[in-house]
Amino acid sequence: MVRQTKENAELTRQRIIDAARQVFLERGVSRTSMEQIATAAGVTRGAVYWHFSNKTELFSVMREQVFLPLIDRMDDNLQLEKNEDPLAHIENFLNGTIQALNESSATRETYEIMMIKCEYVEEFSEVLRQILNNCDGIIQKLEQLYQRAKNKGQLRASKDPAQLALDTHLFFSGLLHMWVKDIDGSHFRNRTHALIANHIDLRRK
Amino acid sequence: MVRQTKENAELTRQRIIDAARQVFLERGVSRTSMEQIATAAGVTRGAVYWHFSNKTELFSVMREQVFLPLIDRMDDNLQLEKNEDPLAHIENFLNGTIQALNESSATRETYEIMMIKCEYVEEFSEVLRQILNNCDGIIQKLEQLYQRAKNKGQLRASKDPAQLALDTHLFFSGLLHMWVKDIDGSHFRNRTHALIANHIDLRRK
DNA sequence: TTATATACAAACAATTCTGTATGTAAATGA
DNA sequence: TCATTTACATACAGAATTGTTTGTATATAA
Repeated sequence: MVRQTKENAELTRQRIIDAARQVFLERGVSRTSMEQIATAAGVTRGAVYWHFSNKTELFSVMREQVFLPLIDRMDDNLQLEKNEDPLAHIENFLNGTIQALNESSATRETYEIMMIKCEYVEEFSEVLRQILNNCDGIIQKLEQLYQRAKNKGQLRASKDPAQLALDTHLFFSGLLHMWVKDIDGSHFRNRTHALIANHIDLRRK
Repeated sequence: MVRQTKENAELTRQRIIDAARQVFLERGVSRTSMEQIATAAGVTRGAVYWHFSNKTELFSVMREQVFLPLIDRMDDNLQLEKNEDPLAHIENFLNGTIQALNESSATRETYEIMMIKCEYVEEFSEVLRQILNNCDGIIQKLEQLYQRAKNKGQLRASKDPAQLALDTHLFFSGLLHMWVKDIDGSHFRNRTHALIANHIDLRRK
């Protein structure tokens, strides 16, 4: 079979993306060759080059497939105005992100690839900039929530919402890194809930 | 000149290590070839292969040259028993590590390489395990310090030293990552002192 | 129904990189 | 002083990868 139907072609494309994720995870992005991806997907390099112009584009598509929905979810989650308890809201947001990791292997794998199986040089520096931009957005929203918590008298005395937001972001950034690196789950993966609760509780009056 | 004196050979070796660090930083570890390192060091691949058996070994030596002294410094720093103010001690430790980054470009560059210019697969997974081990040590010592702080009544009520230690470690891990990624220094590099102070202050009674 | 575009496979050409082997002048040791 | 290492440079062989080109059977559109 040489020519597939449109739907089959789309399936092939998705198989290539999934295969790329697997090989990236095993061998790292740099060491992964198009041949290896093709083999893992059960096609030849011809198919891979037909759907993607090169490895960088394939990487981007793989990443965006997981991250764009995730970012949307975060935005939605953080924008809910109806919260009476801003601190609980932050806690839910953090737990929700961890839950997304637990529930979706694609998300988990993509995080792992981006954190410890990818080198951010040349074309990939752009990705790093996007990530940092995203961080800025999260920090801003955290700050707003902490501001509301302060207005409601939830916070300990004289705590600056901006500093609290940064502290939370750094905590969570570190947590995600450790979560990913802690493959066997012995150190962090089964303690995140308590860690997050403790982190938020430090802020409570 | 074909044969150098022992001292000159040692200089060549160090030039190769420094060159490797520069090329790793620019091109990422995977994309860096021995030829590029040799050229940057002003020698041929012959010299590089004379001093190092392959790129992995060269990477390890580069890393250890920066990290072993750093780990020693951390150990020394955290083991001082004479502190009357454990919380201030932790704060000093965190600030000291940031200071080490500010003062030594080799340290800075090595951190950057290890965080965003290296893929932890195959031979490099071992490095990741070492890093995690090191983290464990730091967490333990932080916990001891928080325990002492608790004994001295410095901490807010009912705070668990183990949780506080993890929270601090995650915060600091995140801070280091952001410090490294925030190349232009606009977001984190010039605010670390306040961030650390704020973080510690959250724990104070 | 037929022409054309599609979705690949297969073949090709060029480059790059690695490890090793060999060559060699000078340092070092006896 | 002379033999032997040493500290490299140079040359070689082979493997791996990339992007492109060509071939082709078949959907699809007209």
